[in-house]
Amino acid sequence: MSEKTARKELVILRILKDTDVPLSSSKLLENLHAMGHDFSERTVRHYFQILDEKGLTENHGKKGRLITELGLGELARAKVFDKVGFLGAKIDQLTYKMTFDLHKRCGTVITNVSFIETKTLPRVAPLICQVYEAGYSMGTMMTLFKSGERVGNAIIPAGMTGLGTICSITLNGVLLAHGIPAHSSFGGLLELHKHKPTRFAEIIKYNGTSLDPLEVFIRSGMTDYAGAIKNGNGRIGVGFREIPADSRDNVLDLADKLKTVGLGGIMLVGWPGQPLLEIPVSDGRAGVVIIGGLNPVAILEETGTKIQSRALAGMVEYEKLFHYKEMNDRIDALL
Amino acid sequence: MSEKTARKELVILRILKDTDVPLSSSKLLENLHAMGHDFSERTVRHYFQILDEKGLTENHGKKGRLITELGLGELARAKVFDKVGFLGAKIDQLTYKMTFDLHKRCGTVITNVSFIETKTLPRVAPLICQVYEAGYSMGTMMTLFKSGERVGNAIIPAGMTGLGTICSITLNGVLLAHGIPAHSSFGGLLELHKHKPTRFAEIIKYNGTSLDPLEVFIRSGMTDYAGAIKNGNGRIGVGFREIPADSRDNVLDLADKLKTVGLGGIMLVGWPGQPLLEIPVSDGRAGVVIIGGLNPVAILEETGTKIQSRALAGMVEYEKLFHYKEMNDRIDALL
DNA sequence: AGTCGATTCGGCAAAATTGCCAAATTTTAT
DNA sequence: ATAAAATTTGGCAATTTTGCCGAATCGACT
Repeated sequence: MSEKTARKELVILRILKDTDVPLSSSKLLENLHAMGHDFSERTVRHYFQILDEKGLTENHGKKGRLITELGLGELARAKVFDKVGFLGAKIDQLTYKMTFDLHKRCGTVITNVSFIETKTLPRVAPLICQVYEAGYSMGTMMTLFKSGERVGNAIIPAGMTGLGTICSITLNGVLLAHGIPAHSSFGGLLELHKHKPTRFAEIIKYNGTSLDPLEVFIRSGMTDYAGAIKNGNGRIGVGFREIPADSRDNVLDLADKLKTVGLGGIMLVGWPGQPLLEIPVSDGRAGVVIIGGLNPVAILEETGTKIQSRALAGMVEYEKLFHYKEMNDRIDALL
Repeated sequence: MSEKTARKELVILRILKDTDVPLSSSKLLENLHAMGHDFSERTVRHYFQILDEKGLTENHGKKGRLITELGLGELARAKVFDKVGFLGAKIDQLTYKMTFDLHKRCGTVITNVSFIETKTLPRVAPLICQVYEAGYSMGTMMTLFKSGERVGNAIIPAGMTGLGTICSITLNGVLLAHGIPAHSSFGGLLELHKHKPTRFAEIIKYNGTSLDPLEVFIRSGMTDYAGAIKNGNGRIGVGFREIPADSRDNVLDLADKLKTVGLGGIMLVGWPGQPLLEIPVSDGRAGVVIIGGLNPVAILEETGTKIQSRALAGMVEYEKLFHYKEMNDRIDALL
């Protein structure tokens, strides 16, 4: 048994390591939930006690706990795991790192990058706009990277231009900043009938894959944006989140505010405990469907334009984004 | 809490429903493990007691338990879940259904089917043989389906021929028949250097996806069989299993026997508790790497021949299989 | 300063999970 | 057929997880 409990202690230590402010049991629980673990708040405190006794954490009064040097050492020793790099872990990391502030309208957001041959860009731009126009996009903002420019740890190749789209993970970060832990459960291919979401055709859970689900759907040619735009019957990429039941109203409120800054992407919000699009949710949670960030460029692959996309490529300052209607001007400026 | 326990009771009932012979606690535990659930044997008995009291199961002496009418009703009422259809569930189902008997060399095995234009078949046959020859295949057997023939619930289209390859899930069934519960954890893209497996490039867990990982890798053009065959440097599709630690020798033994009947596909067997190719395994288990069943046809996609593959398509009698070296003759007979 | 409300914490106990063991029974070997 | 070995089962207790509650602490407002 000590095997299992040891692993849980490590999970807690790992979260503690990633933050520099003390965490109380409830704050830590939020993170735990956002990562998909299921504990009660009491259990967290139970482990805090054990970790305190072992000297791996320190009780900083009512502020919360911090990890000690000893705890960091313990973590380092056990760090052998997690070489693989599931998407779920990457999502969590980026969620911590992004700094976008909804009210100040500044800070960094998480972006995907697609490499497109610069000379074909003007030709395909209208297609991309169509997706934004139809509302099957994560917000209305985008950005461009010149060849040679660096995004995350990728560099735009010569002769190519990087098209940056907002990653839907950005929403997680915004929600978390408002104290709402959103768990990213999976990416799915959503079937639309007459513009109405009906059911998931395919599903890939984030914590079970090293490949981005949306990239997979796009590269496998399983999407159908052309149809979705033309007559509302098609298949588009979306993400599925779970939020605490009692934060539902809060989320709906934030969704509105996000829309005003060009980051609207929440498509559906379910009811506590109720399945959403036939997907059951955990007890005390509600399901949320979020538009996929890569959607605007997916239509290119569909229409025969080869592109290379990297989801979760890196972070970009909000100021560097512009409205999609400016795309043509920006492209002209680039050439 | 009763929410959680109720779900666990259902899991047990579901297994009980799928078998017609009484199951003892240890037999049921094997099934649970094969499905990826982690219980102790005692806990199973604990739930048996509860289910007995509720009248949902019946104690048939030392033989084991059976589900009662009441239990079936309870299941039906809760059946709302699982609409989505993760691959993990499908794997479990098929593992139960297949009947291949290693010693009698008869019964059904699980196969994948790839649709290939009949007229291009003779041209690509040598390529397929190369993969078998190089040993990057699940066994040495295959089968062909004429157009119009039915496999599972798919029908071979006109002008096409169905190429049936052995699905690696077949091994699960054989192991289970020998009392070894093998849990299928994920499909991965394995990097080879000088013919040696080195590390996983990508990973998709079976219980987190509705798409077959190998199909994804193939359709996304991420495989590199050409390289793997030419100089031993490439990327091939494999499956990862976990077996009980103390069944290791047993599995190695079975692996040999399977090879003699043309079903050899076990590539690596790790040590109890030790990571295999940087993949950590659960406590008391050992990792196993199994060659992907679709490998032989993957090379076609790689070389530009469009094919359509369906993993886990259906079951085929072992007698209908033939050695890959007979392929050309069989193709001639078909034309 | 005093009060209210919210948050955090730890004690206690109930519920859930699991280890250990001995009795009953079945299977296997002789 | 009989003895030995293995399996199955249920009782008891230890461990783990969680619910409930009262006390302590912090911040905000009067």
